[in-house]
Amino acid sequence: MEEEGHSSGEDFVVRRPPVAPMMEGEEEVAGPSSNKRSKRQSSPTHQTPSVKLLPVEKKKHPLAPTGYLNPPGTKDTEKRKSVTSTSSAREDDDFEPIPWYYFPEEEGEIQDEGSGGIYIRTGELAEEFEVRYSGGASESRIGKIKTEEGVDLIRKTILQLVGKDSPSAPELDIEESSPELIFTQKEEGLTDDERELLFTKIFEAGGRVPVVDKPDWNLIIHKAPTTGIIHLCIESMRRQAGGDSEYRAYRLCTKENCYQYQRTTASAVLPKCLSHKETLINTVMGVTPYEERNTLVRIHVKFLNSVRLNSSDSETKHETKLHMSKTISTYQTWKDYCATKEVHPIPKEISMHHYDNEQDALKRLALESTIGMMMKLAPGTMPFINLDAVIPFSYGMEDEIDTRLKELGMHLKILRKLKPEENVAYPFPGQYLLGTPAADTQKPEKGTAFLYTITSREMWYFGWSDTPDFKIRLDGRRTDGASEYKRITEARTYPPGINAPTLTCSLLAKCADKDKETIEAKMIISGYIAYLLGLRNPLRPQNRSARCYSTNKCVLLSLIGPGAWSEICQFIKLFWRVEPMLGKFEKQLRSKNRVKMDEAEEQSDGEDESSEDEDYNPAKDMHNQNESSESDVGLFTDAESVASGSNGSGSDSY
DNA sequence: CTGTCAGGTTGTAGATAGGG
DNA sequence: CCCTATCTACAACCTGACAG
Repeated sequence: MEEEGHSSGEDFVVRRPPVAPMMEGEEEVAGPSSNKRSKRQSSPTHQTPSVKLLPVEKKKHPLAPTGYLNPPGTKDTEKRKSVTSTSSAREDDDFEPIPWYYFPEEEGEIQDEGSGGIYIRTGELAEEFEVRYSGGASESRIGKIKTEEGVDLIRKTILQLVGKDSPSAPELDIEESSPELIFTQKEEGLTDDERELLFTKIFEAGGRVPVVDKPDWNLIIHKAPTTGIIHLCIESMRRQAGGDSEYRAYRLCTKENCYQYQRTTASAVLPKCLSHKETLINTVMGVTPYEERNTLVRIHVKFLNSVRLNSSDSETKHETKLHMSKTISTYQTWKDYCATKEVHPIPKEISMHHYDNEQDALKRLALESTIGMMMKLAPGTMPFINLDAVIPFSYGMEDEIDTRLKELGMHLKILRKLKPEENVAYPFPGQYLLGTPAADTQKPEKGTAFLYTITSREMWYFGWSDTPDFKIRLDGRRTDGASEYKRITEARTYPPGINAPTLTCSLLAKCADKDKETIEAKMIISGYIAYLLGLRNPLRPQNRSARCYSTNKCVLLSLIGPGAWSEICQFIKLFWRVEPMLGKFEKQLRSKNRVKMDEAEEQSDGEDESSEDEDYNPAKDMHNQNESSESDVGLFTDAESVASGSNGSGSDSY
């Protein structure tokens, strides 16, 4: 039309429409075809309020090929854009989060004296130590096609229309029919001709066919008013506040044999549901409230999303941001944070990483979350609010962790090894039992919980229990890190003379019931820090254990409050006889030592500057329960005369 | 001006995993 | 096997923009 219409353009854009008070009641409005169902207040409970059906097409586009509604060459169009505070935040590419840097509370009295930093391991990370965390939407979950009632009924309606439902109809009617049953039979979906027939039938019916057994749902052929693209849609009722209703068109997924209607975009010529868009993307994002200007607030999300084939980067990015804000709004910690604010915070990305592989995304999530945990632990002076609920620990990325911490001014390292005569107080409420005679006489007691560790020649795991004995702790039914470790390592084949690692449960302490989770969390983090520092199993004789991994997979951040770091340091001193520290890492220092450090990083492979002893070589470890009795004896009677709870009998079941 | 569309929000049930 | 916390999916609700 008139191309000079630009004059009219922006003048009116600004005009705000008078928000229609829908509930006023006059909404009977005779829309295109809304004559029936108009009584609103008359019917008692679930009356059919005033509704309006959507306009439908009476015939398909004349140029559309058989089985399709739009002419060949119809292009997907941009969604219509609208500008809101959220959308402008989303598009603000210059956004910078509040910087955060580690300034120790107590001025660096300790000069760099640490003997060793994070121990960087080389080689493949063994399966039993891999990052694990089930949070976030994953392929395993999303891949499952929902057998939601409506989808089945849509399917049934369509198959009936094209006369294909006779063989499978009985099954479909059975409420309990298993999903596999429904979705495995005759999976080819409709052919072009059948689809053409479907369209014809719908047009013959006036463009609208009711969905079987689903009142107020219709199958319609509808043209998107903005883009003009014609789609097969499900018209379903949307109840509005005040008892009014409206019908809304959801595009049906155009993948053969799929009848889902959620997450399909109206601007696509062939809209697809989440699982049928061509490209699946695992995304990890760091997110912060856009408006916050004083305190760094951060949360991480991981989710699976999908985009159409050949989506542009900017399109993908846009979709991802939209999905992030939807996802994050359901996170409890984010909601709680929002509740403390007068204006509802807008989530804004700090970082965004895409992966085609879920495990890679998980590694990224773990790395970012773990760094966030260290920031929360650090007794620094800059405020920081960490909204992550669960921290999946990062394993196998020691180098990256070290670098990232240093970028933040944090240097995790070993300050010193304790002298044998040095006494360390147990930092948690309750009683430390390891190595004391009392450890052997503990009985279950109401209101009392016990803390324990499970160790092997290459790992440790911390947990709590209601009972002080561990006879069935490793009976294989559970899915925790220690049980998985046992399962995986025992299934492996070893060279002659080497056996699967022996697991030993040791009673550590007891406490009041209410304290068990917080103490456990701090012990778990201690174990993780000890792993980063490359410490060895202190319950085994010198040189009879590797630099151990921690096999706890996650920790709840809510259990960690101020002061946790010093308790954790204290516990590491007690259990490992090593004092860790979070030193200040100065940038100047870094550049001073730049060359040296770069070299070190380059060939860091397994060299660790400070360690006296050779690295543990599992192949040389003759320890195993079956043949050498001495080793276990040695374990329990080593220099520190460690008593090991009542576990003796617990571990003889291999 | 009016009603529709779609993005943004909110609330809830069910699934899952990790604890014992 | 049971219990609990958490997250997802779903569905409903709210609202701004804009097409007609």
